[in-house]
Amino acid sequence: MSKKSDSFFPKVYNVARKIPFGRVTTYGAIARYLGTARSARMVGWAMNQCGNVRPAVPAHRVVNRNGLLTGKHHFGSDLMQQLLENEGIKIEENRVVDLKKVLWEPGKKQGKAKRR
DNA sequence: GAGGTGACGACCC
DNA sequence: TGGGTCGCCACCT
Repeated sequence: MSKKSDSFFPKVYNVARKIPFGRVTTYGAIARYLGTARSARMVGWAMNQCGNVRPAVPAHRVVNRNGLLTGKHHFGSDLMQQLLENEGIKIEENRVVDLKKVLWEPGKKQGKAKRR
């Protein structure tokens, strides 16, 4: 696979799948981690295709910069909110409560890593 | 084949 | 300090 087929789509899925339980991330965080902060839109698109990708991506753990469950409408009903609450994340007004507390950024990881 | 849309974000004025 | 505009790349029509 030395091809250049390294589209950032699979990268987004890879990062999204690394989101730990009870934590959430933002489109911008993933996009920035990939080096394409301006392509945050594509991250959302990747989530849209997440249902078409396996293993399934916990897109319900991905919210926008405001902590708003923008993708909730795409999940269908309040499924996204229910899933987040199921993980211990409080949701109010379709927003993640204490987003900064549950916010998880790729690259930081939980323990420690080589990081760069 | 081409154009428009899209689950956002950053930059500019 | 806030509001407005552009950019990004892939998928759909």
